[in-house]
Amino acid sequence: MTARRATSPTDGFPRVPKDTFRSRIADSLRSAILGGDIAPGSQLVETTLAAQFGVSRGPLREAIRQLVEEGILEAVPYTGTYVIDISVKDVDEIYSIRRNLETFAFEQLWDRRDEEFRTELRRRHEALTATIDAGDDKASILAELSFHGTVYEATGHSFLLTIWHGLRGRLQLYWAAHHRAHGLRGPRRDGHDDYLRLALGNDLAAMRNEIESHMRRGAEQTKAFLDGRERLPERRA
Amino acid sequence: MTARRATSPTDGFPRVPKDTFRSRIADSLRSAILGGDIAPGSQLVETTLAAQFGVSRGPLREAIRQLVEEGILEAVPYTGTYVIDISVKDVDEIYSIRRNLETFAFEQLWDRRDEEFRTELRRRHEALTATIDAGDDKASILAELSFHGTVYEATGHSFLLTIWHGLRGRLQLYWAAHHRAHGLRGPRRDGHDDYLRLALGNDLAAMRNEIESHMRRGAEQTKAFLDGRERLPERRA
DNA sequence: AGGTCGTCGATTGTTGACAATCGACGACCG
DNA sequence: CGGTCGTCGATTGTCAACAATCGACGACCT
Repeated sequence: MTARRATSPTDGFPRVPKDTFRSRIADSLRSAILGGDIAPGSQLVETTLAAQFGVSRGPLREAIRQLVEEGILEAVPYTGTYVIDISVKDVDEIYSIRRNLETFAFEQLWDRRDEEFRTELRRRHEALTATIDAGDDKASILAELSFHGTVYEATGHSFLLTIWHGLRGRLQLYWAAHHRAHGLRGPRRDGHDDYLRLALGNDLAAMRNEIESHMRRGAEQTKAFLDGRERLPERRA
Repeated sequence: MTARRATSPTDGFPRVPKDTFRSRIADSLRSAILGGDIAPGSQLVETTLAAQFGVSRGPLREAIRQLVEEGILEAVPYTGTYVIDISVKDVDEIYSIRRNLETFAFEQLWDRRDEEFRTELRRRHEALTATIDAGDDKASILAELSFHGTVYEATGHSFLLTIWHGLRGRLQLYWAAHHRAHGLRGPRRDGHDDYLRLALGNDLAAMRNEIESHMRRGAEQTKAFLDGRERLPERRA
C-alpha cells in the first residue's frame, strides 16, 4: 500500500492538475542543466532565476534543494549554488558502477524477459538509430539513455531504478558537455547492435562481456574528451 | 578543484560556524525518523514541526524536500508528507542490491587493502560487539552499519558511498521498526566473526560467498519480522 | 609599496502573512 | 433511509519583506 507515485505521468487515469510550482521549476531547471543550456560550474542566482520563472524565491529554493540532493547542483551556504563540474575521477566511478549495476539488472531480469521487454528494447533501439540518422545529437543522448534504461525498468526493481536515474543524470551532463565542446558527440550508428542482439539472446556470459566492453569504450571516450579539455582550458573548436 | 565538502565535519581545520537552520533541521529530523522516534506511515505537519524546532516553515520545508529526495519521506501535494512505510518487496530489493554493491566494493578494494583499513575494520567490529554486550540495541544498529560502511568508505568511490548512504537509511529504518516492535533486535554476538576474518584474509571467492549468505540471512530475518507485522495490522496509515 | 582592516554591494537565509487545495462532516433531497 | 452536494476546518503552497553572511574593493597605516 505504499504505491501511487505523484510524479508519474503515466499512471493511466487523468491525474491532470496535481502539479506545483516547485515540481515544474525542478523539471525545467533539471532539463536546462542536463540539456547543456547552463554550463557546468556556473552559479545560479536565486533572484534572477525566480524572475525568469516568474515565481518567488520560496518554491525556487525548494526546487534547488531537490536538485542538490539529486547531485547535479552544489550549494555553499550564504555563498551560492553551482552546477556541478565534471572530473575524470567521476567518469571512472560512474562507468565502473554502471557496469556493475547493468550486469546486475540483466542477471535479475534474464529468466523473466518476456515479449513485451524484447519489443520495447527493439523499439528504443530503432528510435536511437533514427535520431543518429537524423543527426539530432541532443535527442540521441536521450535515446541512448532511454535504450539502456529499458533493462532497469524491466527488472521492476524500484531501488535499482532510483540509482539508475542518478547515474543517468550524470551521464547526460557529461555527454551534454561533450556535445557542446565538440559540436558532435558522434555515437556510431551500429554502436548498440551487438548489445541488442545479445540482450535478446540466451548467452548471459556473452552479455556480461558485452556490457564490460561497452562500458570500457564509453569510459575511454568520455575520459579522452575530458583529458583534452583539462589540458587546454577554454578552447574553441 | 572540485573538492572541499562543506558538509564534512572532519576536514581538519575548525570550520566552526558553517551551519544553517535547514541542515540542522534535516539532521535532527532524519535521526528522529531513522532512530524510530517517529513511526513509519505517520504524517508530518509543518506548523507543528516548525514550532517544535522553533523556526518558521521556510527552512523546515526545505529540509523536508531534502529528506523526500533521500527517500525516507513521501510527499503528496496539498495533502501531507509522510514517513515512508516498509514492505517485503522493499526488503528484498534492498538486500539484493546491497549484496551486489558490497561485493563490488570488495572487488574494487581487495588488492588495495592496507593496514589502516584492517585496523579500522577491527576497531569497528570491536565497537559492534561492545554495544551488543552492553545490550544497547539502538547503538548496535548504528555500529553494525558503521562496520559495513568501512569497506564502502575505503574504496574511495564517492558515488558508491552515496548509494550506500541511501541503502543505510532504509536499513536503519527497518531495523528501528523491528526493534520497536520486538523490544530487542537480537543480533548474534558472533554474527560478523566470519565476515571479519574473511575480509582480512586473502580468499576473495570465500568473501563473496560470505556476503551472499550474510545478506540472505539478513533479508530472511527482516522479512520474517515484516510478515508477522503485516498479518497483525496494528494501526492505520 | 605592501599589507591590513573597515565598508559596502550582492547573495543567500529566515520570517510571517496570505492564497489554494484537500478531506470530512453534515445538511439537504430523492 | 441512502446518496449527493455544499461548507468548513486543516494543511500545504506561495509571496514579499527583512536579516545574516560573504567576498571584494578601497582607504589607511607602516
